[in-house]
Amino acid sequence: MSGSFYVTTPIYYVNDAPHIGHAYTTVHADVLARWRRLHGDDVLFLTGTDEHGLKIQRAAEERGLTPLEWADTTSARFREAWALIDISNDDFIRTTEPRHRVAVQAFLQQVYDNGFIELATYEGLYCVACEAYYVDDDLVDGLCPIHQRPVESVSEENYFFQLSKFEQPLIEHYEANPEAVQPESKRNEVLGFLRQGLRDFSMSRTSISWGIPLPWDPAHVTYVWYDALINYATAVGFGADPDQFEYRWPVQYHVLAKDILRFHAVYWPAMLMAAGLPLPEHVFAHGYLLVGGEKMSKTSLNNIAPADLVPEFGSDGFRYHFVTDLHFGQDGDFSYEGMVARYNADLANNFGNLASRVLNMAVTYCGGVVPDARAEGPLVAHAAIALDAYESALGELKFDDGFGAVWQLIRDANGYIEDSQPWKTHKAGDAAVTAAVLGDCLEALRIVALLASPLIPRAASALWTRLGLTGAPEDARLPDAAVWGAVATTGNAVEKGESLFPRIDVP
RNA sequence: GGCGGGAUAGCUCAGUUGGCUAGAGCGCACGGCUCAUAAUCGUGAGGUCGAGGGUUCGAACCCCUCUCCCGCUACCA
Repeated sequence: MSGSFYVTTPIYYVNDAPHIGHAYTTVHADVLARWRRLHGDDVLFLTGTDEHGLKIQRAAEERGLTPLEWADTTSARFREAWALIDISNDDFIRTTEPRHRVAVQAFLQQVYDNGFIELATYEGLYCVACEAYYVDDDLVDGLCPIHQRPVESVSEENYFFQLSKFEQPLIEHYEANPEAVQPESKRNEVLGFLRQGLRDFSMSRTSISWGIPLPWDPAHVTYVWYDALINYATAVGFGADPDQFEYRWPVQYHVLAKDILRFHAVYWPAMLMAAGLPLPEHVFAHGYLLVGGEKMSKTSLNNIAPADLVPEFGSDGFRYHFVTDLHFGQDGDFSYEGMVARYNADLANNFGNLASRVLNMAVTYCGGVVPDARAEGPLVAHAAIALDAYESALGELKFDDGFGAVWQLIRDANGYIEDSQPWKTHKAGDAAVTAAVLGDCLEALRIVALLASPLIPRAASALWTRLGLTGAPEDARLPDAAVWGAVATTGNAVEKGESLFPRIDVP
C-alpha cells in the first residue's frame, strides 16, 4: 500500500436528474481513483447527493411527499446512473444520513467554539429559488438575475460565518501552494476573487425546516452549502471516528466543475481553517460540457442522460469519449457525431481491430498459445515511452495526454504488424519469426489493456482474459506491471472473442 | 468598469527559456497490404500562426496598438 488517496466528486443536488454534465465530473474522478488503485494506493473515492435546502422542501411538497421521500427517489437515480457507467465509488454519501448530521453538528460546534460564528440580523432582498440574498446592484430590472423572478424583502436573524477573517490566510495559502487549485487559470481566478475582499456570510436559516439544526441554537438550520461541503469530512469519520479521520484527512483531490470552484477553493478551506483542520491538497475545476455551444443544465432542452448514450456506445465508449475527446479544464462541446467519429476511429478501428487481428493470428498461426516473450524488439521502446508519458500526464490530471500515449502505442503496434507482415512469414513457413512478432504484439496488448483499464475497464478486462492472463488488470500494480515482459505469459491460452468495440454505422 | 485567458491546417488542438523547410489526431486525396471490425500501413494535401507596427542576425512565441471571442467579479455538475 502506498497510503491513503482520497478523491471526491461534488455531492449532486437531488433536484436535478443526472445528466452528462454530472457524469463528466464523475467519470474523471473515477478514472483518477482507478489509476491510483493500480498503484496500490488505499483509495477512498466518494460521491453522493446533496439533499437539504428549500428547493428540495418545496419540490417534495408539490408532489405530496416528505422531503426525504423525494430525496430517496432522486438520490437513487444518481446511484443508478453511476452503476450504468461503472463508477467505482467506495462510498455514496447522502446529506440526510444520520452520520452527516453528527459530523455537521460537530464541525459547527468546533467552528463556533473557535469564535468564527456570530449572531447578526440580516435584512435584504431574498430570492427563494436561489436561497440567496441580493443587493440592488445584483438585480436585473428588479428581478433575480438568475431566475428572473421577484425578490422578497426579508429580515432574518442569522448566524454569520466570519469568512473575512480568512482572506489573508487563504491568499497566503494559495501563493505558497500553487498546486492547490488546478488548472492554473482557475488558481488565478481564485486569487483574483480573494483579492477583491471577502464578506462574512449567513450560514443559518430560521425560515425553513429542511436542514440540520445548529447544535447551540436548534431554531436555526444550517444553510445548505455549509452543510453540503462538510460531507467530505463526514465520509471519513469526522466527529465519529477520530482514527479514520486522522488516516484519511486531508483530501487529495476534489474534482468539480468550475461553477462551484469558489465554494471549494474559498468557503470550504476557510471553514476548515476555522475548525483548525488541514486543507485539501488539490481542488481541480474542470470546464463545462457544452451542447451546441450551450451550457448543460436542467432547464436546457439539450439535457442528455448517460442512459441515452450507454445503450449505443457502452459504458466504455461513454467513458472514453468524455475523458479523451474533451480537454479537461476547458469547456468542451459535446456532439453525437463527434462521439461516433471518435468511437469508430479510436475504439473500433485502432484498439478493437488491433486486438482482433493479433488475437486471430495468434490463434491461427501459433495454435492459440502465447509464444516466448522477447526481451528485445521494436515495440519495447515504444511501450516504455508510453508508460512514462502516461504516468506523468495522469499525475497532472492530463487525461487526454495520458491516454493519448496509450493510443500511440496502439498505433505503433499496428505499424509494426504492417512492417513485419506475419501472414507472409507464416505462409513462408517461418514459424520462429512469426511467433516472435506475435509475441511482441501480445505483450503490447497486455500493456495497453493494463494502462487503459482505468478508462475502459470492461474492454480492458475482456482483453486481459483473452490474452490468457489470470485475474483482472485491476490486480496488477503500476508502474512495474506495465514494464515490457514484467509478467511471464509464455504458454498462456489465447482466444479471439467477439469484437471489443463493434463499429457504429450512422445512416 | 476591474482582473484573467484566448485568436495556429476543414475540425479539435500542441507549440518548452524567440532559432533548421510551423506539428499531432480526426477528416480528406492518392498508393500499398490482406492477418483484422471495408479495419490497417505509407505519402500528400501546403495554414499571410486574428490585424498593424516595433525590438532582434532571427518571432507563432518579446513590446505597443487594434479587432473579435471567452472566463471570473459571492451560491445550477
